[in-house]
Amino acid sequence: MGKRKDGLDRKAQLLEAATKVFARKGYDKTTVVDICQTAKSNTASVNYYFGSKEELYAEVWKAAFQNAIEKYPPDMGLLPDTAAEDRLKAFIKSLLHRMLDSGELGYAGQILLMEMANPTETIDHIKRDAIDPMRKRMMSIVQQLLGNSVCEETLIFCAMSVIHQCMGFGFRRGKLPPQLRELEKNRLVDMLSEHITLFSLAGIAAVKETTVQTPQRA
Amino acid sequence: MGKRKDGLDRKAQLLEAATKVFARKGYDKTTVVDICQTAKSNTASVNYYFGSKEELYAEVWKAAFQNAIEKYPPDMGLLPDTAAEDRLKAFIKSLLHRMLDSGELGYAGQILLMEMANPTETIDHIKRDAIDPMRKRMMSIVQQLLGNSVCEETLIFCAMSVIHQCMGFGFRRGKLPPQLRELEKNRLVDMLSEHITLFSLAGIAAVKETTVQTPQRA
Amino acid sequence: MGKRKDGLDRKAQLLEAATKVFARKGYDKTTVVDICQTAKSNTASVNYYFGSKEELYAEVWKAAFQNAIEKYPPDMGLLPDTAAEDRLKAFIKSLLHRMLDSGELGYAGQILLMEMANPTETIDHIKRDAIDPMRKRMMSIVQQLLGNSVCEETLIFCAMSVIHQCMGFGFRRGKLPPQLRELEKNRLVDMLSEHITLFSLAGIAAVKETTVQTPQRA
Amino acid sequence: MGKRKDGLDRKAQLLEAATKVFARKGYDKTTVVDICQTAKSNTASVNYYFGSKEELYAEVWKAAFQNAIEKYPPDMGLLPDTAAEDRLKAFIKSLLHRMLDSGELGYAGQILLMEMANPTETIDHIKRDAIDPMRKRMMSIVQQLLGNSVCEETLIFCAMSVIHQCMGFGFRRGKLPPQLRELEKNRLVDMLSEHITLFSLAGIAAVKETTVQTPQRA
DNA sequence: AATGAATGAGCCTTCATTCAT
DNA sequence: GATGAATGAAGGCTCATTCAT
Repeated sequence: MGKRKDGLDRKAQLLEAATKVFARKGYDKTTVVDICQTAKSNTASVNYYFGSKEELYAEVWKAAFQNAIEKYPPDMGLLPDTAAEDRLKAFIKSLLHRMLDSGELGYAGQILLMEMANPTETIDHIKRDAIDPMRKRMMSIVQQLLGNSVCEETLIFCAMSVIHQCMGFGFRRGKLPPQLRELEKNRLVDMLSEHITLFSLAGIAAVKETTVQTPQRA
Repeated sequence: MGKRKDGLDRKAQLLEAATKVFARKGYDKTTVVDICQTAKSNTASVNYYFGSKEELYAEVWKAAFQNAIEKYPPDMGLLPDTAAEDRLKAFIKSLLHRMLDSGELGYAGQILLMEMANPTETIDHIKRDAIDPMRKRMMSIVQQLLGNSVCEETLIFCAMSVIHQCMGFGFRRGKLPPQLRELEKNRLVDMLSEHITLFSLAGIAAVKETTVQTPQRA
Repeated sequence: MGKRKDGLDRKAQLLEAATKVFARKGYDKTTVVDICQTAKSNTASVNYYFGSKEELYAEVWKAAFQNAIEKYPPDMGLLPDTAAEDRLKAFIKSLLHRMLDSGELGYAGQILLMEMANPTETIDHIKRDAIDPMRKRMMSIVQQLLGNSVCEETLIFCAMSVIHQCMGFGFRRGKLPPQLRELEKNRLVDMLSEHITLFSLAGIAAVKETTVQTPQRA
Repeated sequence: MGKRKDGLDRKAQLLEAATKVFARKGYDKTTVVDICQTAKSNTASVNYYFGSKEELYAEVWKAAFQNAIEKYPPDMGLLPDTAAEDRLKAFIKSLLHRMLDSGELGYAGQILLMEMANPTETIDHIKRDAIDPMRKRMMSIVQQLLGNSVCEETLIFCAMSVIHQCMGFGFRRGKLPPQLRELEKNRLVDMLSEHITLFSLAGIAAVKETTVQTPQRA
């Protein structure tokens, strides 16, 4: 893990440092010297390796997201023919893990949220690349649960109900009530995914029941 | 007193301009000259009327929130003894209205979200003043629906499930799928509140059923 | 002492406030709103009554100096035919009084010193008007003590030796050693004038003796 | 290291420029662009090299004083066992030199005076470091001349009489009477130190004689 | 290739002064 | 005459970026 002359390691070092600092301070409040100092590198290195602060940010975002996806794949390793209920739970769990993770290069959750509220135009496509597949997967799970007779809006609404429940907790880590805040992360994720799954399955079922009788909304 | 030659209240004008710009760009990317130009005022006016950029921001936040609350009170005018189901629906509707509103001085949703992801220390107390009552109200509604035998975590989880579903849509206005994006706001709020209420009542009921049998979680 | 509508009192009020603030903070660090607030007047009054901050400063200087001269005339009320030794002592005492005074409108000392080190071009002539007569008087006293046979340089040197001794203490009020700092002003002036007179009379005598034998210097 | 393409040390250049400008205009009236233009540098360089205007000022003060002390050491190279009279003269001469010097980085006198009348809190300790030793030295010389039987006030008074005589001329360089103003600096210092030494030795002797009979004052 | 030095553009803020009443 | 509101000019400072090596 020593610095190599070829500059490869140096770049990775910068990326790591940038991820940490961006996640903590947000894009604007982060300065490039801040990043460079954290990476124990020189002031010019951000521009040298990444072209600009903004491009570095895009890179960070991409890496952070990929990393999170790899670490916590949306299906949590389940086989594709698993029951929809289990796949939903796996999905919820993986999303929560990503949102609440804060280990080495695991700031995807924070950065994601930051971006949602305070979008940086440059990286729109990255977000799309990262989020669209996730939403599609979610929608296919929901579809399985709802059956084929529902319209697309219903699908979207249900998918969003689930996703938003998960993402909401990404914001509030640290602002959770004391008894939850102090829980170890894995325990917290377990509890939350238990709750959200239970809550959402019932919600989806209710929607299904209601919609079935009026298949054509719109 | 406080009126200009052209009959416009300069301070109010600045507040409006600031609200718009802050909501669009966030605190850091907004410059005071930006605000002043938008308000067709001079560069010194922000400091003259508000003391500093930061104080203006606090003022904006406060005003935006008050405005939103006044326009869409959390109980939507219901009597306190209304059935919990109806109060829940009213709550959801009012919150959605606030999140999706974007008219005159109605950027509360955007600003709120921006703050959640990219907190500005200065206005913490304002946020607390604004959000805590809302959460309490939500929790009392949920409590009525769940009954008294549930533990606090359960209460919190359910309350958050509801709130997060609503807030999630604040992010995504304009990024909604085309068929929803083009809906008139009131129509969209109606559909969403219908969905979230249905979904959540079922979710809460399921949680109640499950929890009743194991009243002590922890 | 009530405010009159004719504006006369208001002007005096401003002058007094300005004197106090200028003496405490110096020209640059003083702001006109500072002065106006101290005078319980409006922001525009300095410019209205005096034209500009700078002109007010000149006015302050003039008033302060006149005031000091009136309160502590250089001859301390002695008859012109008093012995030169006594006139010297009176001169020293009056100068010290002016330097160490800090009562109502009595900041002449502070302002004088401030000006000496940090000259404000505008008021040069005022200073000349105020100081030249003083120097002349001092020189006439010294001349009497030295006799007529000394050259002008000697005269000047001696006069300055006396004046500088007095003025030096204007700087250091408050930075004097503790045992002196706590003395009541009149007591301090008495001690200092005693010392400076004794010291200077001997000094002048020595100069006289030395010079007499070499009447033509350089 | 620290050299520019044109071979000049930018930091030293700024220090020199700042010294000159500060000495001429005082702290407040000096602007950093003024300094930077004088140093033919860019607007950001003051902050780059010194952190802030204030820190630059402290640096200037320190340098100016050290420089003056090195150039004109208080003992003018005399052996410590030299007669007190000669040491007094050397002290006076060195102090006068410093006050009247105005060559390369030799504005110590001006800056010193400016500080005395218009103190800048930041550099209090620097002043103390610079002035206290000087005062102590002066007092030890005076003590030798007065003998051991005098009280501390007497010591202080005499020391101040000497110091103030010297410093007084720092103010008035250029405002001296014509015949003195045009003298070459070394000649002027010679004349003044001759005078002040003569004057002060006599003054001190007189004080000694008077005090000896009333050793305990106050 | 890689870096420390240096910079210019721009930001927030202050304040003497002016203006409309 | 007198004032509160309003402003333009300028100041110190930050920081992403460029330059010379």
